[in-house]
Amino acid sequence: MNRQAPTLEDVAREAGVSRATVSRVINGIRNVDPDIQEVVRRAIDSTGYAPNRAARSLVTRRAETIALVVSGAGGEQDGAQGEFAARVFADPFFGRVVSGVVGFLRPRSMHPVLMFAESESARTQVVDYLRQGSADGALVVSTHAEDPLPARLAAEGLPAVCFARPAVPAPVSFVDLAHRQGGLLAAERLLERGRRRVATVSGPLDVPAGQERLGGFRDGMERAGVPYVPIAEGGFTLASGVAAMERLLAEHPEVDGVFAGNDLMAQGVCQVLARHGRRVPQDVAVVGFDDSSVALTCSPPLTTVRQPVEEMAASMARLLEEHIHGDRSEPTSVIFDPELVVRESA
Amino acid sequence: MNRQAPTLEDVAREAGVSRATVSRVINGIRNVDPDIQEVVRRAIDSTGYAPNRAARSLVTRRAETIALVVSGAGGEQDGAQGEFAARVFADPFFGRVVSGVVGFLRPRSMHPVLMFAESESARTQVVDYLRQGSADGALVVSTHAEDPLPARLAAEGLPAVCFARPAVPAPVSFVDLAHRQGGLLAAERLLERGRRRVATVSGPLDVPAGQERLGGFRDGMERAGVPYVPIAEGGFTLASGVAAMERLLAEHPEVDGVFAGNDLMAQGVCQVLARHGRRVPQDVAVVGFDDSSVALTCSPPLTTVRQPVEEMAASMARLLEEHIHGDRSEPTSVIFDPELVVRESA
DNA sequence: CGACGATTATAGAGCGCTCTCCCCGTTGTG
DNA sequence: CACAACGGGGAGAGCGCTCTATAATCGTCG
Repeated sequence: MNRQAPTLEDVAREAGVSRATVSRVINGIRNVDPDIQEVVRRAIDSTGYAPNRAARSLVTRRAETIALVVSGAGGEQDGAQGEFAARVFADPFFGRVVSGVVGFLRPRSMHPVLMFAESESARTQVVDYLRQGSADGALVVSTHAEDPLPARLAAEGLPAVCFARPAVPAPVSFVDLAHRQGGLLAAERLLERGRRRVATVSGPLDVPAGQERLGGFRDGMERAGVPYVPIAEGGFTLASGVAAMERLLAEHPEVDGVFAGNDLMAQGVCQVLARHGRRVPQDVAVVGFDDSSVALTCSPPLTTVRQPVEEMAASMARLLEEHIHGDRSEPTSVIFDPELVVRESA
Repeated sequence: MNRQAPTLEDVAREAGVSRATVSRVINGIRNVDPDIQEVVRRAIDSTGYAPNRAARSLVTRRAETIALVVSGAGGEQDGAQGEFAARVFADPFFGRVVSGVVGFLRPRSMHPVLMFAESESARTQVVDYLRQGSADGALVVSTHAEDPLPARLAAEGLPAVCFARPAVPAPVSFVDLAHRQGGLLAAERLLERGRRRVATVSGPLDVPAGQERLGGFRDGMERAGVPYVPIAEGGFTLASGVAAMERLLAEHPEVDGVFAGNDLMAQGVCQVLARHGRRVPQDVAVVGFDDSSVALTCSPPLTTVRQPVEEMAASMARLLEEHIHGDRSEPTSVIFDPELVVRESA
């Protein structure tokens, strides 16, 4: 914006019509004589006009922007967000969320504003950002349970859609997976492969997804007559998967099947098994969860429970758009079904 | 924004002062009587006022937003961006870029708008976005050489800063690494460990970073009297690293040291070596490049050439800010030095 | 042939904010 | 004691756009 950018007024003068007419041509509203449309369009090209977003937003009261918020409990230290962002992106999960969201937004010429909300001040920034009208709504992905952000947004009456049911109850729309059913699929697969001495590296048990995947898995095992499943709790990270598997293996060396709460931990499980000379899947079968990119790069490639993250993310964006446009006022939930993807690890 | 949000006018009435005074208090401009400041501040709290971004932008002619653009040659098919975004985030590099950018922006209450520009229409969207004043400038990270975006932005006079020198010459600021020097460090390390039958899995040779890392490595080897280094070209991905190493090993089974163009490929190299029963680093020493998160999760942990991506990204953001505020008008380049990080693989 | 819808263009009033003038009162100075 | 200088506040003109009310134009029918 070095030299003055052309305005509607300039285009109107060039085309010999009024501002309003040019506006109508641009927004494709109401009847405008085709000849005049053509003249206006030519004037737009010749002036190199680009509508000013701020001016438009001011009157339409819409930013045409949404915030994509990664929320959770980080160090609660401000400034530590660098580490938080890095941790977030280490999980291929977020790339898939972004991919799904962008896939939905882009055909609408919209682009997400990326925000991290791991501390109280960061959460305040998010709320303020929305209250200022900088974005019309928020897509919230929480990394930890007890995230207060969804409730805060709901209290402010700001449009928001969460990935996964918020642990802190709030009248907010969300998109989620039938985690129990996913755990069940994992159990069935291991049973099918004849495994009975199974163990699990669960996700964090204070996170619903962690709990329910475990619950579903346990149910499946119990139904098949396996009453007890050793559990080592992990934190959905590679390192925590490694640590958990080490513990598990030390206490239960006879294990012949492992269900990991996500693929990242499953990768850790495989590494530990390899280090201890156990072959996967011959000695120990491993089932992961998510069907993320690591499921493919892991050796061996993981048999895993697929979570259609991209579609779920796109669904969040659609839901948010409906809330923003007022097509939908009541909070809504959309639950997706998991699917077993068989590869080599089980 | 369900019920009408309070405006400056409302706050002014509440505080019994003029709009201008409230504005001054909020923006901390000029001296305002401390008593009045206090009254105004109380009025802001009691009304729950939040300044409207669009209105402010309209007059200041600044969006207080920047675009973070991941640009490159994707399928050139629109709609294939889902795959592009996923591929982008599969590389831990981008997480680090985001982390660095956000680290700089957040203390300034700014947040990046995430955009992908892998097709012609997507690039047009980016240019239009900036021309509309939706963002004040762009941070561009190109995944492929010959990216036309930097030149387009420069031609439009839009503020932009690139990660790495644009392959298509353009008067644009950029931040880069002394790649040759990095390649040299890798060579020195392998020589130090007594390796002479070395080979390299290079990055794509049409990308300056790939070329120069290789060039520096070759120089280092030549200087030490090693005249020939077998090369297998990769594409900076895990899979390409695996394929390249397979080729290399088939033709040069006697290899005792490998320099990989980045950590992701180094991981592939390690996997192939393990599969072929070669121990790292005893039989074959491996040096990676980047010091990304995979350098730590790889087994064994990688000795690698560190690229300070976070600092580089923060530096891009700072440069862009200077361009936007007019503190700096000439394109500028900032080159960072690489650093050897010794772990277990070499 | 005048009147009356129907259609299409224009005029102009804001949207909420910043910022340049301008004014007023107090203090300092010759 | 008159006047300049200065600190601190208000009035009001836009920023560029959308959109409603209004005017102009045309065809058509009583």
